[in-house]
Formats: sequence, structure tokens, C-alpha cells
Amino acid sequence: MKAYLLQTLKEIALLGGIKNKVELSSHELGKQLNTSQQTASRYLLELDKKKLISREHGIKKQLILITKEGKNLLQSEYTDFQRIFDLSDKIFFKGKVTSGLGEGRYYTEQKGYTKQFQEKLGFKPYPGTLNAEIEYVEKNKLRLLNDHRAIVIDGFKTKNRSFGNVRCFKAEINKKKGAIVLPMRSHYSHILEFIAPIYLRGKLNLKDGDNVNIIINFKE
Amino acid sequence: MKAYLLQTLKEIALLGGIKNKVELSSHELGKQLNTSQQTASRYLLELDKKKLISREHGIKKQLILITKEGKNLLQSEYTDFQRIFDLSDKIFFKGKVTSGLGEGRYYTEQKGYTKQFQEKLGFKPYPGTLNAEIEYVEKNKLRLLNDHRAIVIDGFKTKNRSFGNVRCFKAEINKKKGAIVLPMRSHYSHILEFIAPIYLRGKLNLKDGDNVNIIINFKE
DNA sequence: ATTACTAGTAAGCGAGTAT
DNA sequence: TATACTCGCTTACTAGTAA
Repeated sequence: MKAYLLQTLKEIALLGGIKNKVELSSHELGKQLNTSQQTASRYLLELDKKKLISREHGIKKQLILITKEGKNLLQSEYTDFQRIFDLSDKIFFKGKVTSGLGEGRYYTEQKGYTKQFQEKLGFKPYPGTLNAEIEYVEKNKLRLLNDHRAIVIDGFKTKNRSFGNVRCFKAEINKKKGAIVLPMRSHYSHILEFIAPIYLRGKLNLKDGDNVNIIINFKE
Repeated sequence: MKAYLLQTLKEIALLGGIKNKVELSSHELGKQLNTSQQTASRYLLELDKKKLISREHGIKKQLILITKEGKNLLQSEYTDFQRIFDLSDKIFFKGKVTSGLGEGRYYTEQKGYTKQFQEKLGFKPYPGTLNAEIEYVEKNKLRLLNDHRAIVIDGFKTKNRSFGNVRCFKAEINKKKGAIVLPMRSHYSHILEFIAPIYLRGKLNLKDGDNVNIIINFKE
């Protein structure tokens, strides 16, 4: 969507164009947008063509109403701003299911971990992790995790080797509850490891390459 | 503000750029915005020049942080969307103080009205109305009043003449509480009449032509 | 890898104006 | 009064490429 069309649509919405027909000449709209009558007229034509507004031409001016699609577009823009300012107790990721090295299973079956998962997260993880590769740019969002208190799973030692501390954040993957697991000290990876009480690949019918939505939730 | 710069700024904010430095190449940004690396680079230059972001150039990529001004810009955009969707129990107007015909005083001193103002609005209006001329386009917002229940002041008759019903909405003018008064059946005018328990022109130091902010509040 | 310059092309703009 | 077309001008875009 062209940025200036969105801006125009927002301006109409501010005048009440979602609920009511707005009486607005192209000249007036131009004034609101700091542009000319001709440009405003063109914007209206474009919005109309894209079915984001509907118009009735009165004798003078025109009656403009924002369509369902137009409203949806504004709503999704609004959601973006909510994510920026209000929903900072949540972080959203898009990812693609990927197969790890199969190590997840080994770790999640260690009693030293599972006991703590049960205590601190409230569920016994299904063996193995579901790995999701997030887009490279979205790695930036991981830095936001530093502002929030993680659920810390303590490391432990067995006869053979030692296991390090692990940080968890409660999260959802395609609406199914679970948690993100991150090694304690290490740089952020572009692979997120997800644990859950259920077999996610089965329940969500996922295979490698499928898109998933992950929401990390700090409030719960 | 150019619409595409705002869009770019929002994208950076979604990656956490308000709180953290975001590691973002112009190529990646271009991908996010569905445009080329060159255009994204230019956007970043423009945002930098306008001091909406600050940048550090690493060896690769760059670290981008949204400045205070950048955040303010996004915040005011967010406010617009809140007004569209969430604060639909409020309507905002900009207006200019104007002198009416002096009739306001005559009406507000009628006992048939004042008694009801006291009962239904909770205050005895200072004699006279403060009139504000709203911009022509903002008249559209008045149509939103139809969706809300007005406080109705009943008309009455005296020996000499009869007075019609009046609709009121609780409102604020430059943060001072009062109410907007509208004749019951008539087309919307571009003049809003405001009553309050205090002498507004005095208390707010207003004279003709001064800008005022009026907020009609349906919830209170 | 990057960023960002140059230059040629495409899109956007608004004065003038027809309707 | 309106809307919206044409057309010359400006801004914005991206391929190529230097650093």
C-alpha cells in the first residue's frame, strides 16, 4: 500500500469516515493533507479504485465513506502501533519450521531440566524442541528480551557432563502454549527453540518450511 | 512529514528501534518496505537528516536507534489511530473563538433552562456562551454526535415566547469543563456554543480569533 | 559484505482549464 | 461553485557501480 494513500485514508477516518459519510471536497482534503486540490482529487480516485472508499457525488462536494477493506487496512496499521507502544509485553515473530540437529530431544529428556520445566513453567515438555528459523531482521526483536525477566532453569551436572543454565520465556506458537528456550550466555541465534506439553508437529500438522507465528508473552 | 518516512520509521520501531539499537542493512530494510536497497538507503539518510533516527556504522550494516523526536512522531500518529478506533467516546475539535450575536446570554439566563442545566449537567452556567468556530471540514465530526445520547434540556414557554428543546454534550474547552449546547432540530452549524460554570473568556484569557481545543466526552 | 553516489527513467505533482 | 483531465516540471525510484 502506498504510504500517501494510507495517510489520506487515516485523515478521512479522523473526520468520522468509518461510521458516517464525510462531506469533503478535494480542495478541503488537499488543505488537510498540505497538498493541492488536484493531488487530493487523484488520491480519492486511487482510493476509490482500490475500493478503500466509496463515493457519492452530491451537487457540490462528495460524500465519502470508508469501506470494510479500508477499515481493515487502518485497523492493521493501528495494530502495528499497539505493538510498538502498548503491547510491549508481547513480541511477535514470523518463522519457518526447521529441523535442528535433533539435540533438542536429548536435552528435554534430561531429568535435571524436565523437573524444573514442570515446576517453573507448569508443564512437562514433550520430548524434543520445535525449531523455527526467524527472518534475519527479526533477530533485532530478540534484543527486547533483555528488558524482561526470564524464567531461569538452573544447570546441573551428571556423571558424564555438565548442562548450563537456560532461559525460558512463555510463548505461543500458532496459538499453542509453550515456551521459548534460550541458552543462557550466547549470542542470539536466528533459530528459536520451542517446547510445549504437546507434540507440536503432530497437533499443528507442521513440516519443515511451514510458516509459524510465535508470540512471546511476558505478562503470563 | 512525508508519508514514506513515517512508514519507514514505524518499521524500525516494530523491530524494537525505540528501545534498542537495531541492526539493519539498507538491503534488509528495503525488503521489509518492498523497495530497493538504494531507496531504503535514501530513506535512512533522510530520517537521519531530520534527526528522527541516529545511526552508528558498524563494519557491516548499521545500528539504528529512533530518537526522541522520532518517537514523538510515532506517538502522535498512534494517538490519531486511538482517536479513530478507541476513543470514539471522545471527539476532538479545533476552533477559533468568535463573538456570537450576544444571544447566548439571553438564553442562558432563562430560568426555564438554568434550572435544568443545574439538574442535568451539574452546574449553573455562567451567563452567556463562548462561541467557537470550527473548521469547515470538522463539521463532519458533528455527525458522530448522532450515535450518542445527548442530555436533553426541555423547552418551555413564557408569557412572551416559547423556547425549544436543546441538546447538550459534556465537553472540555482548553481543559476546562462545561458543555456544548446545540439547538434540537437544526442543521449542524460550524459554530459550537459552549457553556461552563466559570467565565471562560476571563479564566482562559481568550479573545476573538484565539485557537481553542474542544473535546466532547460521551462517557462522563 | 556493506553504504550511497550518479544518471537515466518512472511516478508524482500542481497550474491551467474543460466540464 | 465542484471534479478531474492534460501537460510541463519536479521528485522519487532503481540499475550500475565506486568506495
